[in-house]
Amino acid sequence: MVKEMVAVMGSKTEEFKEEKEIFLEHIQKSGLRRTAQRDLILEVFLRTEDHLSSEDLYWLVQKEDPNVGQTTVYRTLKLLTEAGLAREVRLGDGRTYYEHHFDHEHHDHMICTECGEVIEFFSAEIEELQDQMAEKFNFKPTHHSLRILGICGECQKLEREQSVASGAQPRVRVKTTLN
Amino acid sequence: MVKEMVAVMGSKTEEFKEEKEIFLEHIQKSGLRRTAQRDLILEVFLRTEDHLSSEDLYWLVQKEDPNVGQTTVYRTLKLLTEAGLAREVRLGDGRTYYEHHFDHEHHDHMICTECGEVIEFFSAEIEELQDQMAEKFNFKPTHHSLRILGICGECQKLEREQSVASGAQPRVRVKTTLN
DNA sequence: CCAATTATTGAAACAGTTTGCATAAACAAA
DNA sequence: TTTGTTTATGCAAACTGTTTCAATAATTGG
Ligand SMILES: [Mn+2]
Ligand SMILES: [Mn+2]
Ligand SMILES: [Zn+2]
Ligand SMILES: [Zn+2]
Repeated sequence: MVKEMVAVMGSKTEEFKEEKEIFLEHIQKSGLRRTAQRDLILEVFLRTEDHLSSEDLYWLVQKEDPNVGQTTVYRTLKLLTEAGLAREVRLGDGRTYYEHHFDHEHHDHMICTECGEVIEFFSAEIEELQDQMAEKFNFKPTHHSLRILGICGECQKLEREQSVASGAQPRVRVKTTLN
Repeated sequence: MVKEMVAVMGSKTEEFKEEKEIFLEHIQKSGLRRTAQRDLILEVFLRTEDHLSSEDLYWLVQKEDPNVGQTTVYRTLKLLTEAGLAREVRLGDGRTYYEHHFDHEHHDHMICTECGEVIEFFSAEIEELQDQMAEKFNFKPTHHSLRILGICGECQKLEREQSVASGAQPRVRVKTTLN
């Protein structure tokens, strides 16, 4: 019984071994300290394959340890970004989201302004053309951010149905004031 | 003398005739009213060919009429955007900039993270590829936002000089954490 | 001119994020 | 271990850009 628990916890700790090593290394290299809350936040982040706001992550972490504060989550997400484990993503609603960076290919996003769905895509051709453009202006690009806003397939379908039946009633509109 | 003044003021009012008509039309169509502050804000906006934050514009307007409030500038910029005269631009520092939209071609931006310089560019190929990408995902694009962050030619030059001479001292770094 | 409607204003509210500070936890030296 | 030094934490308060509120002012149409 105890053995099983140990086994479970063991597997839990095994799971993202590489990422955790990277984090530890970054922690040490920066003269910081390993703490329970940092470990937990990293753990929860790693097993959530999604675009998470600091608050999203905060609530997930809360469920497992109600003593972790918002500020710590903010601070830890910054650390994870520095360590190369997380990447900041702006989807256009004013908050900052984070996604996995380690072992994840670069990509850009399409965002549905009706339902908020996020589609990830990558185009080597676009990337190439961006570099060409930069070169033309003697500009040395470090990174970029490409967002395509519009209506996802699902929402297009619903739109069609609704416009036929009742007097077109728009659904929950996602706030995309844009950032 | 008076004639001259009238002439000057006349030319001033002639200057952006088309834009002003569009604005008036929008005002009327929306059941709003033409006011001195709206006229002034539009005027100042139109003669400033730049990426202006609401606050930037506020200060410019202040110089000509100290009785215009920030709030009015915010609201008027929103009106201008609705009317198709202005376009919102996020350069990545958390604030919203506005640029001329009427009679101005669509373009995207390169932003120097050293000095903040903004380079406008347009690539029909990139636009085309974006549409193809969207189509592939059955996504109906309405607009997009492409930013290339990096170092402008001028800053690259300075970097080179400095790294040769003194112990590389970075210049004013523009805050581009955000958005 | 009056009454009703609508706009403007500065101040206060707001959201997301950051900072200051007192306390707690890490960790290395003894 | 115990101790001492340094860092992390969580809370509250500060901050930034923007929006809302409530009172005042301006405009309109009778
Ligand atoms: Mn993503
Ligand atoms: Mn521009
Ligand atoms: Zn959708
Ligand atoms: Zn530069």
